[in-house]
Amino acid sequence: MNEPRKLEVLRAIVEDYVHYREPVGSKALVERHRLGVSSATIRNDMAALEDDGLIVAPHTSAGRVPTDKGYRVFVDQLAAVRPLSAAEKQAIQSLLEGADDLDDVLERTVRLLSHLTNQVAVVQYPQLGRARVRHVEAVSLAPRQVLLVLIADSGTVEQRVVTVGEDLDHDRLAVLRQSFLAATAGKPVSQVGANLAAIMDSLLPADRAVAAELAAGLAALAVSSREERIVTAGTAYLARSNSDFLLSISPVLEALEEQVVLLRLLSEMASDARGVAVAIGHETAADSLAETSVVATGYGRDDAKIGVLGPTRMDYPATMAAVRAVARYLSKILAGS
Amino acid sequence: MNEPRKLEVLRAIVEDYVHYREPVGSKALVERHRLGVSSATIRNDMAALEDDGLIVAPHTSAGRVPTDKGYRVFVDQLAAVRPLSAAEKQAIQSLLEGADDLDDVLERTVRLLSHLTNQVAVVQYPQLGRARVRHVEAVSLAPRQVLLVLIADSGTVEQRVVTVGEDLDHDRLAVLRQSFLAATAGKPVSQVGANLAAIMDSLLPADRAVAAELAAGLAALAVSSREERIVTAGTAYLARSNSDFLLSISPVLEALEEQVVLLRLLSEMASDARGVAVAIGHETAADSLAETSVVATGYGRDDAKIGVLGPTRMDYPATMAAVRAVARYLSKILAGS
DNA sequence: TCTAGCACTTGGGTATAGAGAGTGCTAAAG
DNA sequence: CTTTAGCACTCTCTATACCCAAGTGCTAGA
Repeated sequence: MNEPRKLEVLRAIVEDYVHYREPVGSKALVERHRLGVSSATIRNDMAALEDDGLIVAPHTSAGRVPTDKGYRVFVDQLAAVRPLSAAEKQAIQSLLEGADDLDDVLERTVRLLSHLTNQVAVVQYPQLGRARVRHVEAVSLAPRQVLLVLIADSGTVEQRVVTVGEDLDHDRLAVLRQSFLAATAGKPVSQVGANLAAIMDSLLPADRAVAAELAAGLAALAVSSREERIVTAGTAYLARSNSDFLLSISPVLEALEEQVVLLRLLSEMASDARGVAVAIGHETAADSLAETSVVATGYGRDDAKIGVLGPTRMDYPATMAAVRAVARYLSKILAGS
Repeated sequence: MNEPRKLEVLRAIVEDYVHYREPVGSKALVERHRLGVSSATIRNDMAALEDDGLIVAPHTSAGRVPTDKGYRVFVDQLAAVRPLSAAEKQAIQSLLEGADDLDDVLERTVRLLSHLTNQVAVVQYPQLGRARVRHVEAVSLAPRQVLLVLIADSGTVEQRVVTVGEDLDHDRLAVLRQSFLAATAGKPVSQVGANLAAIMDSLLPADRAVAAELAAGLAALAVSSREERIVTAGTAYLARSNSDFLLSISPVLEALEEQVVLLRLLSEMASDARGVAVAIGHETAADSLAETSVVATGYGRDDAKIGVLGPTRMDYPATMAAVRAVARYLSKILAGS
């Protein structure tokens, strides 16, 4: 058995299936690719590929379709990441310029990636973990309510309202705020809790109870909410690919909304040598995503993830290229601001 | 022609069509409802209703289906808003308690409404317009970059990074911040721009140029971004109702993502005497929403909108009840915090 | 090891017929 | 004038049969 040709056949099957969206047979294969052998030979190779579990036939007399494992081999051994066209690079650059806010940057980025790939794009908020505290604000909203704001040098702004156990006038709050700021400013966000705990003893005894409540709120801000959040765009593409494919999109939409499953998956994905990570079909380890693949990579200092989600039958080389390129531009923008 | 009975027939058609999801004929109608007349009589009434444009027959030998106009008459004249069950009220109350953040409240609310109605729920961020400024913060991020934060008493926090034309050290910024705060605190958010413009003359001449830049940024915050934003939940329900109905959900998903169309629609909808507004099918004046209806109402002081989006064939009485009830609880929660 | 040929399987498309549902119309009854 | 019963007609939907095209696996020979 000719091993290199066998893999070449697999590549041809994957490419044709992605392109024509229907099972591909031995005859069509020799017509569309210069394989230099007859269809009968291809049939032998295909039988071998099927034995290996890389392709399957939906029914006896249809062509073959790649399995998850088949896509995996394709992605690992056969796919060359296709460089982006100049027009695409231009589009990336022009769309990402002129964004101010972090929210705005991520919003534009995810839309861009979605349009570039014609698929659902997702981006995870940069994690606060490695960022440093730029500012801490505590604003009195009502006698017992305080709005806490934590601003990191990564540009993220976290806020939360906490209710405290005793009345707190403006002056007392200002004193506490100053102490908190001194204790945390310039230090890693991840250590906000520890740093605040360390200064408790230096406060007026009368203030310690309420200070502890506020400190707890700030510490919670440092680990919570937005870092565990995903922005999505292009869900409409799901419905479109669905029209010519039997993928029930309802569970996928649920997964996108719930975010929990997706966050776990993204955090588990590790980029390979080419700088992108791919989870194919069941590899996502989520029932709702059993028929979809995720192509993702990290960006920025914190290695937050950005990626694309689509049917397993997707154009992996192009998608991987787009994800990688967008992630690079995004990192550049964030570093520059 | 018996007018009251004609309307009764319309009601029966709408209810049966919503329930059984297929065109309803004269025979089925007399079997399922105690109309007291024969099917032939119903047929006459149905012919009249069709002349009025309230129902149509998909083909010669199928039952009738309500038109947008038919639903309109049903909603206006025939639908009694059904009170919620005790269990539902309980669910509302328990789910909305324990929320702290405004973001959190809206997030929970929209999920709740979606589950309650089995449809897509949308909620608009409370508008800053009528709110008052609680706090203004300006934080130096880099020599020429300033993070502006505007906190309203409605609980919303707006932030933006602006780049200014000259270096600005901490002390200069602190002075400006203090001036801005004094000029705007406690006054309506809508007048931030005017109030800041008024104090420009009182600043040091050297500071005026950069102050104007910051003031412009703050003024922009007061009118922009989040107030024009919608949070959605339950998009997966769209795909489900789609499975047994021919509604292309792709444009709808697009509209939900774009938000622009939806925001315009929501702002144009005015609640009727029963406290809810309904836009049916083409009444939405958006091609992408031609096959969907929106049931919405205002909440809170600012009359921001909350509502539900689903196929025109929806259970209007139940949906209207759920929207109204959730909006009331939401208003209560926001007023209390 | 590759190729050619062939029998076999099977899904999809088309034509046909029949059942079922529903309508509109007419004529008679209230 | 309204309601009812009856009936012919239309149309969709389903089932059936059938054939065709695509594709396979296998065997024998180059």
